[in-house]
Amino acid sequence: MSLKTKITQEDRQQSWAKFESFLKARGLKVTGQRRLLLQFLLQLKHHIDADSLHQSLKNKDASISRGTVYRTLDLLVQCGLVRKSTFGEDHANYEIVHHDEHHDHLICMECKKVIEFYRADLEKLQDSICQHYKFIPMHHSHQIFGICNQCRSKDSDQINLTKKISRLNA
Amino acid sequence: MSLKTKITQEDRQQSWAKFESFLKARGLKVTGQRRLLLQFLLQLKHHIDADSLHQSLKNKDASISRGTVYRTLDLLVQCGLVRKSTFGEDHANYEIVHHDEHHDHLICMECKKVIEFYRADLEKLQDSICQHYKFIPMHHSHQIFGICNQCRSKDSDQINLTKKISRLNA
DNA sequence: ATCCATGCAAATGTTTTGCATCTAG
DNA sequence: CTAGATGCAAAACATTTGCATGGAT
Repeated sequence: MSLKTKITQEDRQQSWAKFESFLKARGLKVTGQRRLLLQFLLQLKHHIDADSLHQSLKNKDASISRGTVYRTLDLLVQCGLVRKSTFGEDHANYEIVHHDEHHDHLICMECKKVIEFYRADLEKLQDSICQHYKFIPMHHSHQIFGICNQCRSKDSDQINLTKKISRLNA
Repeated sequence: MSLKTKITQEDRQQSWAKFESFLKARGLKVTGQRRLLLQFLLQLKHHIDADSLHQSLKNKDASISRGTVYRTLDLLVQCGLVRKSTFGEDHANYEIVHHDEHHDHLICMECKKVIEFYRADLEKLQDSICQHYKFIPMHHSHQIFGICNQCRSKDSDQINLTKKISRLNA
């Protein structure tokens, strides 16, 4: 569901190089697990939570621990390669930040699907709001919760949908 | 820091009436603690986390438990009187929704201050995005993280600020 | 009287941390 | 070699839940 449909080999190399510099600059070490985790995220098209990521990585390196996954994700977030967000749930989700492109989310309250979108005019508007408050923006999180097209269509019984929406509203 | 600077007595009565109807409609009971909690939130100007709320309420009713605070907040959110949000932290914050007015947040990464803002054009833009995806929006969460004016001013040493920003960026 | 509300403590689920051991530089 | 990385299990934290008791209707 990524907006950038094609993630090239160069992208991966560039990201890895950035992480490597980041680590070296702080006297941290370049390890196989750090490489493994970043490579996995780079080929992943969607966001993922820490536990699923841990499970997936165990298939490739049975010994990797939850602690290492969390510690590495934290480094990647600090490095700016990964974005951490919460979709109104009790756990965080992680996803690769491609270049400096940013996208926001429409989250279906019914099927939990996440639709990504990007609108330059929205970004501009945000900048103008920040200027007004003399606020220096670093990053943002914009999530719209509602009902997606498919879930609405599935609900052929319009009365049920109306009920559902009024239940959700209050 | 609320946009609505004046919360009238009528507002409070209206909110309480709404909660009362909500409870009665579901066969739930109108209790002193539920009233206490809502009244406390209504007079509060800022958002608050569950634990601080619990501490504050204990001053008024020593017996109130954490569980009751969470259970009541949950009811208020369902009722539409309270909004629950997470400012990139590990715990949720709660605040009264005044009428159907909505506001978004600028969050200072330095002093943790939260500035509220409302822009009709931004809301309109969101609606048009939803239309494009045939998505029915119910509510949204929009947070911009950065450095507030005061923290920037405090940092009279511009070199430090530059360092800080580049550190935050990656 | 009935059924819901509440306090309490235990359980849950996620994320963090201390420590002994292992490994990259 | 030496500082940092890792696995493991325990700890920390916010939040939820089960159950016996208390309270609203």
